[in-house]
Amino acid sequence: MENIQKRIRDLYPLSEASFNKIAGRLTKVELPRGHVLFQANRIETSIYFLEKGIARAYCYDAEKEITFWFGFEGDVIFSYNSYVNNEPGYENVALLEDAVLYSIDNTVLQALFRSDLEIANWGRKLAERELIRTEKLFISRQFRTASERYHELLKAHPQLVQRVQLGHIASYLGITQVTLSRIRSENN
Amino acid sequence: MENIQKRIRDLYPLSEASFNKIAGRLTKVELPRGHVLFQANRIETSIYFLEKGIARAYCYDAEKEITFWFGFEGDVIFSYNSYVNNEPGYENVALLEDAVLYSIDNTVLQALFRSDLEIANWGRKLAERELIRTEKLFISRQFRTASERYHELLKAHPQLVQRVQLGHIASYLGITQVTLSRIRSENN
DNA sequence: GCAAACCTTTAACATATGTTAAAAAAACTC
DNA sequence: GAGTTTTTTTAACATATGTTAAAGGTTTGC
Repeated sequence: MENIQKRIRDLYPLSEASFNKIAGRLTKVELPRGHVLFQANRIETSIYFLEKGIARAYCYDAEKEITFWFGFEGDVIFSYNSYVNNEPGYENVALLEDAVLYSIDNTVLQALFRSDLEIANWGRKLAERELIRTEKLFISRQFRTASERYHELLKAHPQLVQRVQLGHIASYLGITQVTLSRIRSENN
Repeated sequence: MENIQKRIRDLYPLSEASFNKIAGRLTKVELPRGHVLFQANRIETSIYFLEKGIARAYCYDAEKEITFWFGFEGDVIFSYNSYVNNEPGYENVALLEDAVLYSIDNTVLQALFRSDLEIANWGRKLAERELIRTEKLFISRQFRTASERYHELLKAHPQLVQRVQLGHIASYLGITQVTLSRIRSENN
């Protein structure tokens, strides 16, 4: 819990009172590997803070499944379209390891946004941080080859390859598993 | 001006008082085609609302220039990294047509965020809207072929091809101009 | 209105990545 | 721990996109 609390406060400075309005509504959840947190085409009503474990967001197009996000300890897990527009999301999110999470109800959080200036700014920062992260990813995608992106990913998350199967990593990189295998075998 | 005012209010409901705090700090700017609004590696201090014209965001990697955003009438133009983190941005933004814009100083806006609940939530919505847009773009990138993305773009912005040169559109789609030419010649 | 600069298309060839399938390796299961 | 399932690698071939270069088209500016 302390870890998550620190993460929450690091995002935007909150007074004790405002912080407690959020912290008081967090519920601890322990869920097993494989559990599906969010499903596509549903309006999701919770937001999760991931304390332990790895999560993966993916969606389908025809038969093809594509992973487009990995969540690690400290990350916030939400279905953007449910969270922002109260509309069904397009992503599935599943746990790749047994996980410890803290959840908060989206309705509760939205009410806090409307009533508390500090929390509204905290929510602003949350969206802004995700925005920067997503844009960086998008730009890296245009500039780098698959091989470069793989090595970037290895550097940023060295434990990823130990903990996540390569098929998921390949689809996250926008390549097939076969291509990833080739990349891995070439240099070292 | 009315157009931009409507856009601002559509994002998040603002009382007359809060709205005027923003509107009162907007400055009209008319700038010619080719004008560079933002430059990479600089901290940009303004945000622009585009009333008329088209803008393009691009960045460089080695020699390669890549367009990753087009802005149209009604869009907000900002350098995410300057706006959010007060750090140098990685993008250039230039006008592709003579343009009419309204600018507001980022420092002013940030102060309003910290002091006005409605404006803080307005800022939250601004970031959230961009986040959804960026994520959709990112996912479309993974699922669609270059040809599909070109036709999607044509459908979403039919005037784009008349108004923007194809080299920019090609780099926006993540392909070379030669490939775009091939795509354009094949179907019709 | 002509020349220069810029933009777009086309062609020929090179390369990276995809597809399919099979073999090898690793991870589960009872 | 032997057998089953899942994951990863390797191979052979197919395809989309990149690269370079040249030829047409447009636009711009004097």
